[in-house]
Amino acid sequence: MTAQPAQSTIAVVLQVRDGRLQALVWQRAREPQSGRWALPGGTLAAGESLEQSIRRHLAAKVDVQELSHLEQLETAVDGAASAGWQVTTAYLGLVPTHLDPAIPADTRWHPLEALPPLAFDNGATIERGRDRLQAKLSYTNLGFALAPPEFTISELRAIYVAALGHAVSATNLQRVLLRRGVLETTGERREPGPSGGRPAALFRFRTRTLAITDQFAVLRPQRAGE
Amino acid sequence: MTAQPAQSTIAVVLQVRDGRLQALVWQRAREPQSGRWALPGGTLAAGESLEQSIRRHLAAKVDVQELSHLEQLETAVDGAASAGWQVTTAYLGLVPTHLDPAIPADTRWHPLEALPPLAFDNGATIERGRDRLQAKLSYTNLGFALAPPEFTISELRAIYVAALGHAVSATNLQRVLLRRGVLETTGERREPGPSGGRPAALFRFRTRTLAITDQFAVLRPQRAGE
DNA sequence: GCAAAAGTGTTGTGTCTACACCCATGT
DNA sequence: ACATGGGTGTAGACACAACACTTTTGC
Repeated sequence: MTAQPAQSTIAVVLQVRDGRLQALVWQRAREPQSGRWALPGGTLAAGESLEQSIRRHLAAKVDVQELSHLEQLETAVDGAASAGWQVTTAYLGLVPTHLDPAIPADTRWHPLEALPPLAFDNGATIERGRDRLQAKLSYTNLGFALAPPEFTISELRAIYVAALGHAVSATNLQRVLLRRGVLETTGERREPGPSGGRPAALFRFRTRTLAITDQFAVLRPQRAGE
Repeated sequence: MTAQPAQSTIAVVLQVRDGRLQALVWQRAREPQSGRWALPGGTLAAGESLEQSIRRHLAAKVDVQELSHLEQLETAVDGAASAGWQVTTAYLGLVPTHLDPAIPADTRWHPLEALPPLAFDNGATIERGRDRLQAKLSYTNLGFALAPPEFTISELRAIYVAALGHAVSATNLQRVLLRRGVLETTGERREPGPSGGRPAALFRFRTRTLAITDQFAVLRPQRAGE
């Protein structure tokens, strides 16, 4: 047996900022890939789990408290990494809109439609993270991880539009999420702005942990099925 | 930096056998966990990808040609592994019903409802594999990976019943899969047995690579959406 | 003719989209 | 009064489950 590969973790951290879905990346100052932008992460330490590892590395970039959701994406061998033999496990992390983490000088938020030159396979990894987010917005309550604690339907709609990249009807968004029991009203309302308009009711997510709300129900068990 | 962990791959290989979903496991002859049953796999070699690695290790157990589908499940650090610091990436592999791979003496198929004592966390890994299979049977064409090249609806129904663990109506199975364009008829038919009955039409999967057939369509783009 | 197995017709239900309309506020 | 933004009523499209019924075979 030869030597072992280095094990590292990286994370695609996404947040809706300025009405666009953006990813947290930092600019490499040294070789390899000096000057290119990369996803935050680092090597695995003895005695820690993969999730502990990525949380520890992210702590250097964003306050870990501010991550509303974290899940594993995929693991791959870094083929032609000039840095040597490397196995990398990627995570998806989400930050809600009401937070604006303090980030180091080498780190930036970049809109997914306008990413700078990325190191390694990080571009593909970011796409996978976005795909996962978009899919789960449809059949889970994952919206809680992007939204603030309370919000109007209009605000929530803007978040969904940014994350999904296509128009979303406020009417239907409200109805789908209420019917499924994902949202509940707080009873309070937001006063209208200077230009008037009816006050908007405030809503919150009923639970802020991931739950499947739309059992892709086809071929579901029959009446008295086993 | 301390030493690196060992990187290994394992696979949950599933097949419908005797009307039940079964997993391929082998019995460990040595410590650690001597006598317990484990998922096939092994350590990563230099220069190979994770998928290449698990295919190479599986080749010792089943003919790799017989795997109709292979996808990554999850990566975890083997916490209290007496064998030392270890990172393990799990895969899900599927074998269609018409094949019966030759397997070594230490290896067995075991029905998922009656698994022997398993080593490490392999029990949880098998469950994750089954959950993934069951979910994807609902919203993808993954049935192709369990079914033979041609089959009657009754035969396909038996496979779905075994994999899903609940009753499935042949009528609705046929309609759902035809409506989605997952199945097509071959034009041929199967002659009835000695007890009579109408001859059954033969079907095949239109494509035998994974495709999503039921876009969890909620919140889909609007009419002229961006 | 009768049993067995396969397949179709048809009805009802629930979820979703679309769009018209009504409501509550500021100026 | 009217503009602005929020919310509801309602009709149509669609996919699905359930079940009755018809078709095609062997005996």
